[in-house]
Amino acid sequence: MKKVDLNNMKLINELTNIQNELLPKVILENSFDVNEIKTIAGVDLAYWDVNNTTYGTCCIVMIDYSTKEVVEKVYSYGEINVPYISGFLAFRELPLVLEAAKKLSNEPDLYMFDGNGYLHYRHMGIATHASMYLKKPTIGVAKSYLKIQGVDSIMPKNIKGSYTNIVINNEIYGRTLRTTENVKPIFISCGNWIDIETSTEIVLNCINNMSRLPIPVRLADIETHKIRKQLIENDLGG
DNA sequence: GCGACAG
DNA sequence: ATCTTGTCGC
Repeated sequence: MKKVDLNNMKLINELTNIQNELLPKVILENSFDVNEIKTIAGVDLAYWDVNNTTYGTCCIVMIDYSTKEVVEKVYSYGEINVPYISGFLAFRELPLVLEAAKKLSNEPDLYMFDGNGYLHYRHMGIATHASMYLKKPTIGVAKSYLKIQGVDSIMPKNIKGSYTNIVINNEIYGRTLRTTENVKPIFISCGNWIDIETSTEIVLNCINNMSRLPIPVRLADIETHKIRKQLIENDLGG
């Protein structure tokens, strides 16, 4: 018989309830004019361990949507006490994300996350969950597929921009999107206050020849590694 | 014991 | 996520 951790079960139930209660606040329609988007911020985290304690740093890189130039970079760091559990990533990463976001001198028009949004067991991936606090439109960008209810992802054609919808229960949860030819696709989904067509368009407009990931997320990813190295060298976060 | 599993 | 160099393929 399988062991059951009652404390953990209780926690999971509480977190699941929180996610279910937030769902009614999700709106998959644009709350803005696409032509008015000036800046987009990419969000990512990196982790490391010191004496059995896990530390993390969250970096947010904001770019100018038209020129793709970096406008501002901020970061936060600290102890991580919530374990990674598939389906509950937001509870682990949001504290540092919100702390970093507060440091931005100007709010971006939209946030892109390294992880899912609506493409989630309860439509509450980190991109969607974060929007509740950031109060801005968000998009989820995942590098690997989170299988839901046994539904597999269908490989899109090997042409930049082609995609297949991830349909579950007659509803589009997200898209498997080919952003670069001959490179495996990414999995995008609405975060909040945006539709899937617009999400796809914006992600594709942020692809350059350097990565299959949209520029904001890629730059945030690179930044987390840089900041982590700095923090470790300076004996901070330990 | 085995397979699943966003980051 | 993280540990890590070279190497197979186009």
